[in-house]
Amino acid sequence: MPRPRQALLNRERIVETALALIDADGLGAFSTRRLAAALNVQGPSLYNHFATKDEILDAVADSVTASVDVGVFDRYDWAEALRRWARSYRAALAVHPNIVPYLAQGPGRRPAALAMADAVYGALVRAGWPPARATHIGAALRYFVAGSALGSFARGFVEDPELYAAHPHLTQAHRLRGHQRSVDEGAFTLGLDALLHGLAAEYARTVTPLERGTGPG
Amino acid sequence: MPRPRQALLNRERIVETALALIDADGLGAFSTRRLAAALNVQGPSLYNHFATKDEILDAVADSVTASVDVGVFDRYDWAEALRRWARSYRAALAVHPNIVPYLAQGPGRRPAALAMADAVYGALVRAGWPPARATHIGAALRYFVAGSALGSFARGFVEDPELYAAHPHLTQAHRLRGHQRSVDEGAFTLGLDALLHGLAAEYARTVTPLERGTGPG
DNA sequence: GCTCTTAAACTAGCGGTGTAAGTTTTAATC
DNA sequence: GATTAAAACTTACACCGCTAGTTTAAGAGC
Repeated sequence: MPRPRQALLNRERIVETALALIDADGLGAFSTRRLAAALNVQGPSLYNHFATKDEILDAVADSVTASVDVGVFDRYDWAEALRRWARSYRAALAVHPNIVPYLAQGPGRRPAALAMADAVYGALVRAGWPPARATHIGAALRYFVAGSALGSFARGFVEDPELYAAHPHLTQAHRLRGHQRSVDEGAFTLGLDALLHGLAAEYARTVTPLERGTGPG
Repeated sequence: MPRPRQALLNRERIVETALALIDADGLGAFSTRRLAAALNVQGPSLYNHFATKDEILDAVADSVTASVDVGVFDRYDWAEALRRWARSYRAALAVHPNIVPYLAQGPGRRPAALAMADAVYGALVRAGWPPARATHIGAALRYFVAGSALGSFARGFVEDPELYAAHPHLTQAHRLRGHQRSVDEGAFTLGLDALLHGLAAEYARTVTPLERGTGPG
């Protein structure tokens, strides 16, 4: 087939289909040839729109990041904004867990990821946190969110009671998978509350009223 | 070459060499043929000792997990033990960051990972935490440690000042890579302190003195 | 309207991947 | 000493990311 009258591909369609494939079959099973087949096209045609496979994955990762609500930093004080951002971030990743290992490598050159980093860091500095501390806080929360989305804790345990026979405290571990949602959600809420509790204590201790900003916006 | 008088391979040598290769060149560049070449052997010979590539990676991941100190749960109260375990865990992963994405998928059937889960959970229950809560705490800390080791936060930012020109708060982001160690360490310490601070508060609030265990051991 | 350039599909092919199958020879066991 | 199992091998398959070169349609400039 030569160049068709109507272009068969565009970046948006490629990214959408790639995300659907990754969601369905995982990063390991994702290949340019399978992606092309899903788009009714031959493999190399994708390279008219993206230079490399990684560039496709970058676009997929950024489309996921773009669904995180960073507007919270304009509407809430730093602590409440952090809480809502973390929940929104995790929710976005939880819908597409298979792309998380790729996405968690860092913002790189992905625009939505950079915009998010800018919003988080800006809000913390505006609230009076010292710049180095703001960096640490953003990083610590990203660690926690990425870790929580990376692998479901509960799903990491095989559903095979015999496996745990040798471990006196894991006799019920095989049932974790069945309660995956509540285990993961409970652990995330616990950790987020604890983190924010600790941060609030440090804020009260180290950021003087004069340094505290003028609120959101 | 037929069967040699002295076996060229054994599981230990394979795992050691695989870890060295992964450390040096990353998971993406790791292949059975490259591993075999490093062992002066043809690719398929590995399959006399491991059934699949994943089985090799499992063994590599478990050898890293095995270097985490879980003895702390016998020597310290739950909070101090958690702190030391988290530091030991992160230190073990930080030496071999390239295997972390694989390892972070969960314990699966890897013995050292299961032993670690058993030790953490057992110590928390012994200290009086309700079983469900103990699961959440273990999971939350694993989220944090795995996230912190998965990708260096600082390394995720490209060293290209122009990239950040459009983001008002990221004008110094290109310098993060240069302070990678202190940024990552600072963020980890901040997060760990905050998490443990929050957990101690909940312990004081919800675990009655009667429920509290008899200490370590 | 003709020409030129670019775009978007194609086919063919390179060097690499995991791993299955079958072969050969040695070591270990009865 | 015969049998069996182990541990290397070679060959081969189907797939991978990607490059190169080809074909034709679409769009721009005169």
